[in-house]
Amino acid sequence: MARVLTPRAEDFPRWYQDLIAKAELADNGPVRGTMVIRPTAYAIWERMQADMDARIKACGAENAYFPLFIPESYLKREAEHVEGFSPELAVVTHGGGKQLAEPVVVRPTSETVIGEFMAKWIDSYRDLPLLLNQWANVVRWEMRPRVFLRTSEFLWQEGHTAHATFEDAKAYTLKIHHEAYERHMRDLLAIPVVVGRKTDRERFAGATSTYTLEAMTGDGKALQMGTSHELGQNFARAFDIYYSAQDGSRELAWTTSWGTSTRMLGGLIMCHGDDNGLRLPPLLAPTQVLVTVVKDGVQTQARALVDDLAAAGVRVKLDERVDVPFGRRAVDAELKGVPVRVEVGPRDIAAGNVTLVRRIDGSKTPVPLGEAVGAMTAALEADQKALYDEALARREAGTVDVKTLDEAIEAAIRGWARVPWAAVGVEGEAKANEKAVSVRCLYRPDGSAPASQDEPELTAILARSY
RNA sequence: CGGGGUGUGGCGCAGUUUGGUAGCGCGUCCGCUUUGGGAGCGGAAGGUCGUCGGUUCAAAUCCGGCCACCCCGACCA
Repeated sequence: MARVLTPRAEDFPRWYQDLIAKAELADNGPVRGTMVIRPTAYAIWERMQADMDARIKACGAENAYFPLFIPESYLKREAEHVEGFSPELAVVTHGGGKQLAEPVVVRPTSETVIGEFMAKWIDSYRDLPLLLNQWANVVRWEMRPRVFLRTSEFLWQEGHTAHATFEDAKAYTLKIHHEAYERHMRDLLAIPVVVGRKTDRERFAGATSTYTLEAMTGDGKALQMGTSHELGQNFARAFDIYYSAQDGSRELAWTTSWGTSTRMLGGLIMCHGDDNGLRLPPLLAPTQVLVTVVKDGVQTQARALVDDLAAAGVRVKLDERVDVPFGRRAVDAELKGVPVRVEVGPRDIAAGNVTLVRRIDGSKTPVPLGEAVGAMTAALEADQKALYDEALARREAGTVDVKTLDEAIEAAIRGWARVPWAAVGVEGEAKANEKAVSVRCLYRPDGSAPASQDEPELTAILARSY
């Protein structure tokens, strides 16, 4: 078999780029750091969006849309926020052929504009909680772009909420984090994530607490798949988000924000991809089953199978391009990660069979025509779980328990290090950073996210990251 | 910002040392034969060699300026 991609073990970043090109997922845009998301990848993103959108709505948030352009002065109202984002802002200085009186920034995130409108819309405790979400593009000028993982412009959802109390804000942040994000990643993307708290050093600019979901990539690095933030009263204070409490007092609201982006596409590739291409979890895959007509003469049977699968609720497509060499079609389907392929050829039909080919392990199984639909749906269900189990096993195998900072830094060359946070600390974190290793997150003995990095008995995950 | 490197058809590259008017692989298009794991043969299209200037009878090649991109470091998440 011809080599289609650079093997992962030989050069992982090269493999990633090869895969994106060969599977027709994306192209680089004309401006450095920008990307074109091609139909194959966009279809996956649309399915991610649909699932995430439903989960967010189930948590009570409503969709809205805020402007792309933000007055520069808004950013400056929250000191830490502007300091964090200044280096990566795209600023528009001219419009309509004239220099603008006040430059506008292209949103890097929307806490500020949304804060302005929250202040306008919130009068009373009866207006709380205010739960908003928007699907949008954002721009953060990047020095080291990588398609999907880190681009100057990307697509995401950003949720912004306001609450009457700290407890409410915190509870909602964690609700989104677990019920929307973690379940989306686990149940749809089949990616196991470690949930925890970011250290103060890694915290979002302007937040009081940042929570993260970290996935392990195929080369043992860490990838932040999503984050949620408690913003305390920082933005409420900066934007005058006050409400009248039940007792008549005037109180500052507590706000949160949370986001997941097209970076998840990169995570998906790096987590599930193999040397033959992408492997899509069946629940996520835009096409779950591809029926391949091997040779002329069996189209009728193939089309009947397609109809049966569609009737059974399977997202199915038919490939009857018998003028294209079989191997090319098989390789294309593999590159794009179609979970199940069915080969329908004269030999199969003569034997009363079709051949079921599973992307997850490449296995080929003859299946009697009459049992085909059941066999496919069973394979789809099994492979969704198998993909998750495989990713979890790989992550555990790639994670080492250590006791000291030096051991952790050493272990992070190959994978993740699980180490007592007490053995690292703020100084150790700085030292690790010098070696390109970062503290990915902190969690308690019971796995929950701590309220502060100063809690005792916390575990830290140290790794290199994308 | 510091150090190093590279700019040649869509993509990947050779050619530059020693100037002589551009080539290979992949891809694309046409034809025939193929088609159960990226097919074979034949034919074709496609490049002001990053850019500006200089030297020369003649510049992808030599000289100078500029630009872009890549890698390492710094910075950032």
